Amino acid sequence: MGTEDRNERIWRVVAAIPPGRVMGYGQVARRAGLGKAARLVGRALREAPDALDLPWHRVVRADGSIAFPPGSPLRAEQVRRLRREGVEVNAGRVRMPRIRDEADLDRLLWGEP
DNA sequence: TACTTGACCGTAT
DNA sequence: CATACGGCCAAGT
Repeated sequence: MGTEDRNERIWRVVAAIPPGRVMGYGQVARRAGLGKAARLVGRALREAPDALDLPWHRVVRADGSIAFPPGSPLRAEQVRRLRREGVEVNAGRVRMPRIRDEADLDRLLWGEP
C-alpha cells in the first residue's frame, strides 16, 4: 500500500466524523486500517488538499488536547470551529464526548439500532 | 545510509 | 489530575 492510498483512507475516515464529535489521531488510524500509525494521520491532514474541505478540526489528541501549539493560528482556528459546533474547549482540551469505538461511529453514521 | 522531526499513543508513576 | 518514557513510522536532511 502506497502513501497516497494511506492518505486517501485517512481522509475518508476524517470526512465521516459527524459535526459536534471528535476523534483521536490514533483512533482515525485504526479505523482507516492503519494500525498504530497515529502520526501518519497528522501528516495526511497536513498534506490534504484544501479542495477536500475536510473537517480536520474534529481530530484531536487521545487526551482531548489540541495538537497545535498555544498561540498558533491553526490552534485558534480549530477551537473556533469546534465551538461553532457546540464542542466545549477548556484550556485547549475538548470536553464533548469522543467517538469511542467502531460501534459508536457506526451508530452515529447509520442511526440508532 | 544514519539521524532528526513531528497535527501521536498507551502505560506507568 | 499531570508528567515521563518508550514505542511508532514516514519524510526530510
